[in-house]
Amino acid sequence: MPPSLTAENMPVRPRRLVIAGMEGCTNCSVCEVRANGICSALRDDELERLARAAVRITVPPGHIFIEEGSRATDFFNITGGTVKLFKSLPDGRRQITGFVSIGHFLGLAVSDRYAFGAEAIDQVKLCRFSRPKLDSLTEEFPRMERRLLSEAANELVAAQDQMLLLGRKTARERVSSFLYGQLENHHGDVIPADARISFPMTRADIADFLGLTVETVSRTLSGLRRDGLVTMNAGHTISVPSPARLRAIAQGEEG
Amino acid sequence: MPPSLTAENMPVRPRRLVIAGMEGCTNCSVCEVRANGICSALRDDELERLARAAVRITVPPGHIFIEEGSRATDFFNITGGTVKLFKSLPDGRRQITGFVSIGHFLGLAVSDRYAFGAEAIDQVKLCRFSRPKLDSLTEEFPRMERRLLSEAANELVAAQDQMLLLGRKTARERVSSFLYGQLENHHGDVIPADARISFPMTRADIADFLGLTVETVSRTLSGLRRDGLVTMNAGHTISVPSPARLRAIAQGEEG
DNA sequence: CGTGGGTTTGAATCTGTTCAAGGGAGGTGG
DNA sequence: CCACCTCCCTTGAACAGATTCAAACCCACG
Repeated sequence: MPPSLTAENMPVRPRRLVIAGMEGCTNCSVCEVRANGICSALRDDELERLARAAVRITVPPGHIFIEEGSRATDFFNITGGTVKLFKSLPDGRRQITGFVSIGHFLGLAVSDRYAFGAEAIDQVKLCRFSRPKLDSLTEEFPRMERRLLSEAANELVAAQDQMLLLGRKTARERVSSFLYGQLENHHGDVIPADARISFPMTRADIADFLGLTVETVSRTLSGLRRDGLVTMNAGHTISVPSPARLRAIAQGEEG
Repeated sequence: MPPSLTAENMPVRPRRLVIAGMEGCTNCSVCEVRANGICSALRDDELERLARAAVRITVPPGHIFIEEGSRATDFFNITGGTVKLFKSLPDGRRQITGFVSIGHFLGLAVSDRYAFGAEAIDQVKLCRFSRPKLDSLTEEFPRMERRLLSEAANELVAAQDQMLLLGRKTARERVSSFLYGQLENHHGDVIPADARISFPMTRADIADFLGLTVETVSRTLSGLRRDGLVTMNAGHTISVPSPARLRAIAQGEEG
């Protein structure tokens, strides 16, 4: 029942970590994520201290910048692009546990090793902190710790939703959930009729996120299109005439 | 592919919240979970303040003490028994997102409503805090906040493991993972050969946790027994001759 | 001793996977 | 500019693992 090795999810274990474009510290107070990252918990003067602890890096598409099981030396804050987080089995089966983008904090680890991998989907920019440095920062700024806790709580809720999806939803419900989730990311809670989504991930990524195969994702999308629930445009762009109907399917309220 | 309505997971939406045995505050410093709950983050004198904020309650088996989607007014710390956390779909399909027991903290919510339900499996004892009270406590004791963060990080790791299980593992791997997880709970990281597990949950609970049906769980357990990987004793007790082999299967290292 | 919840087992069915093949977009080099 | 290659996506047909439906079993309990 679970998909095994296909061309897509072979244990490619690709190109190793390449940190390109190390730009050194920039000024955090003009940072793109000033408003929504962990940094939003800090005042301007505190930010200055933060800046000294941070290193900005750029990661090209397809490159893994956190290797599953490697030493958890750093924390990251995403300032641009989209990252996929994943876990794998020895034979190459892979589960994407989440897609994260701007403002997202990354690197919570329970042991001294990362329990997951992280790969850039498109061009990704991030802010890196060493673990000891972040520790001393949270020591100093309890508000930051509070911010981290609320971020963790958010992720936990998302993880529980995803467990429901993976354990109990049909292919159609899964794909609808994914699409609706993308809608929520772009627009907020209020999604206009005939909204458009544009996402950078491939069918294979979506499949690994939804616990399906590429073929099933493709077929299911075709089905949704046949039923007039989505229309597909060029380049990973999809229109949703009636987000409400899509949500109903995603939540298992209709066949 | 996902199981739909069977006798087991019908939308029973059963007996409402009953808080039995309200015992009032006891002394936290002699509490059973003093060593492993959130309280472990506090000194004795701080505990005293905590005690005044806490109410101890007892919940009988089968009773839901957190209703999915209800107002998130309280936090709980489990001091005895086992609780199942779950999420449901409107037609009654259910996913158990975790089994939690002594020392576990419960009630992190991102909005003002619980995103999950909680039901007592056996006789459960817990310590209840009102949200505003806990907020003022964390304000006062940053170490407690840190403790909460580390607990959340732990849960996040567990959730990611579970996503891998639900999305990509076979029935045999899932059941083995569950059993091995139970072994880890009872013994620590070092599991003796021929270890025994005794758990309170039914096959239906296990099925809802693993994203399977009762029948598949039962059949799979029989298969493991046939292969000499487990032997079953009376009353939800199972022996595991070779935990290492079980782990290998759980991690997808063999057929 | 009958009743009911939980568990096991069997047979048929079905959803999603596997295997196979073709189409289309983008990039490279002749 | 076009041939060619690669990667991604789509579609079809056969297959398989898990579900569904059905029945029987076991055990605790009144």
